[in-house]
Amino acid sequence: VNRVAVAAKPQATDPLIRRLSALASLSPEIIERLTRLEARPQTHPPGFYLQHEAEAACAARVLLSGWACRQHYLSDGRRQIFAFIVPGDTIGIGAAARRTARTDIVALTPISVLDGRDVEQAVTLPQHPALRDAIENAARLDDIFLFNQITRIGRQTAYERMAHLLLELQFRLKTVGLADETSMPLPLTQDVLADALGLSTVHVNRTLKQFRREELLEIKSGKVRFFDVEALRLVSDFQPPKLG
Amino acid sequence: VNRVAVAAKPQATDPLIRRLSALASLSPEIIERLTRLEARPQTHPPGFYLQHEAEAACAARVLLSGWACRQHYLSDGRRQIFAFIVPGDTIGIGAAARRTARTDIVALTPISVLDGRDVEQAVTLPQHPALRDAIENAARLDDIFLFNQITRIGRQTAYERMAHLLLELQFRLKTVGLADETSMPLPLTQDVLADALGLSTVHVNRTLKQFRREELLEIKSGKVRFFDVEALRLVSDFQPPKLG
DNA sequence: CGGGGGTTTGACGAACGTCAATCGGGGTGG
DNA sequence: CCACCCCGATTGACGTTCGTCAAACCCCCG
Repeated sequence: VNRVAVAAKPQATDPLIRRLSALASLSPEIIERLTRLEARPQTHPPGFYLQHEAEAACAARVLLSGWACRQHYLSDGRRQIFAFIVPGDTIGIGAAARRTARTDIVALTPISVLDGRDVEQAVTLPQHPALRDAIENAARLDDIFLFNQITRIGRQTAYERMAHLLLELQFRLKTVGLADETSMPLPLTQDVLADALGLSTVHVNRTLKQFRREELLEIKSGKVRFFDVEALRLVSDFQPPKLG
Repeated sequence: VNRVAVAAKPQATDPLIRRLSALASLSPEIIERLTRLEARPQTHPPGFYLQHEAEAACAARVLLSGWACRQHYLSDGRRQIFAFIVPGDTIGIGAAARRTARTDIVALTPISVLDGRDVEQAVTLPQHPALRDAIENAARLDDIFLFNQITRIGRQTAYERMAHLLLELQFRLKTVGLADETSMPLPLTQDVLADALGLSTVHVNRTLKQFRREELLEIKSGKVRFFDVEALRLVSDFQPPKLG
């Protein structure tokens, strides 16, 4: 496990630093600067809208804890979730800033977010090329996840979709130190999974039951336990995203 | 019909200029510059790969005529099309440049493409802010279309999906003067439509048959004739994308 | 006048959705 | 500490949408 020994007091910005470090080799100065960002994160309850699709893009933010998502409601109430936002993810920073407007962004759990304007501004400074690269690579990764989402929903079965999504989330959470090879948190209701995967709640439940029966994975009390990642990889055709 | 009277000789870059003009108010100098870009467009046959997802992003390009798409093959041969690329669209220019790597880009018809490096370079020049805006807005639109695609595939029926996609394409083609309220070109086989909409070819055929029977639209010899756009809008929940 | 790729159709089956009831577990108030 | 409660998970029965297979058809082109 790639667990970095942090100072005595756990830093709230740890997920952000982990993620950006994984995307580009940050200089100690930037890391120091990011660490000190820990200025009064705001907390919001589940269901809180960080951004409405009808309104202008919201201010830049960093998600420090909890989960959120981008989503859209059809006029008859059907919902489609486009992407999940997990700790360490940036919202509206860098090239992604203007692109990602025009979707709802909603908290799925209690969340804490940091004002991202400091990060946003630091990105533009010429003395931090690595930070710019990291943010740029983050945008690329987001794109890959979006394309993955389309392929899942368009061309994979419910069983394959579920495996693929869970492996993708495991990959993302491993980056920020929240998951390992055998387990990860998943604070989502089956409703939410259904709206992300283009399925009904009932069918999500049945799909998970099958994974349980086959002893490939298990979801219990907000945690996924992976019993056979390799088998999941095979059935889902998942491959870890590559940059460059 | 918003048909601009062009000079005696039709300009090959007309679709590009129309599209960018619709995205930002270009100065006459830029338009003049873009018009003169008409340097030996390259032509490619259907099936030609402009970019392989396994390789680095290809050089910047502008599609002048014909259709292409971004797509991905699963390891067992299933194909998902992410987005269509139509005349006037830019490939790998501006903020979209680094984002859109990692997908196959394939010609669906005979196409002609322009080297886009001149445009790409002009975008960065400070004396052309409108051009930068236009390219930026183009990226935003592409994002909206990507989100539309996810919603279609994830939460709409085959019937709704088809109507929604066709209206979206009509919207895009109207921008470049290739479509009007009652018809547009659609040089796609039902196979391709199926891979874009996450359906089987047979079901695409049946869906189109239903539209024909209901006298909402008709596809014949590469052209869509719209008989009742308003009805299509209602069933598909399509709304023209808004920037800002 | 044949091909040949794309379209159309029918018969059948599988995957997934809907409806409705039941279960379970974690939080809350007494 | 315990009973209650409520939201989410689970299950069964049934219906619909959509996929698959295979054949026939059509149109364009050589």
